[in-house]
Amino acid sequence: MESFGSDHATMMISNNGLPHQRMDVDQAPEDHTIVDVLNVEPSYPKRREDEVSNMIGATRPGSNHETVIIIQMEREENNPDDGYSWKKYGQKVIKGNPNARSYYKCTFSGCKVKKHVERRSDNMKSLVTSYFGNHVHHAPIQRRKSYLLKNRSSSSMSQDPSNRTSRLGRPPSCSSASQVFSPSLEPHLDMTQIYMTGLSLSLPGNQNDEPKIDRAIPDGT
DNA sequence: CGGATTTGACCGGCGC
DNA sequence: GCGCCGGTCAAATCCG
Repeated sequence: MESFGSDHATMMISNNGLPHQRMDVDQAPEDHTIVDVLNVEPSYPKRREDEVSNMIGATRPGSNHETVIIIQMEREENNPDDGYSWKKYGQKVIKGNPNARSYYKCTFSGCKVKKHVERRSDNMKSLVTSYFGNHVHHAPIQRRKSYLLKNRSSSSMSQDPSNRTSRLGRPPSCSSASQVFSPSLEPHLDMTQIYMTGLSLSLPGNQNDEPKIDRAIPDGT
């Protein structure tokens, strides 16, 4: 399995109503990484995913500082280990998408960051992860043993409706995106982790600092 | 036994 | 005003 950067991934970063821009990022891992800047509203982006296909989207609205990051990976293996620990609190089949969307909360005490993970209806291997809010902790919390548990389930989000018949017969279980990586990959800081790190820097008390994600955007272009 | 996941039910917002 | 849809909650169950 490869980490984020070596696979097909483009990212879209939006920031405070910046006009839609697209640019290449040198520091992106490997190659073919594109940063796309556009205006993403602070409110729940119910239609965001459609607009940012094949991209990573992020926004840091000025009003409530809610950050929204949308990441799509071409391959499920890309399911990013963002370094944070998430607790799944719900799953729902969204209209127009046969694949259920999973809802996660950051398990760090006091951290209200949420994450939505879903597969695209038009590309079952495309995994779309949306992050909402800012982490209240800088360093990603230690991954728990959970990732070990998750190793038993190779790919997450294999939410075939047929697989979800029995309530607790956990077939190809859906695991947290942060938990599908093998321990050997732990040290790897994939791009998502970088972004999340950037988010954590934009939390209260650090809001004066531009998140790293912003710094990744060259001026102009 | 503890932690994590699953899933049906409930609630609120939005559109018609 | 009604219906639809998305988001969240909470109880039950499983695995290490």
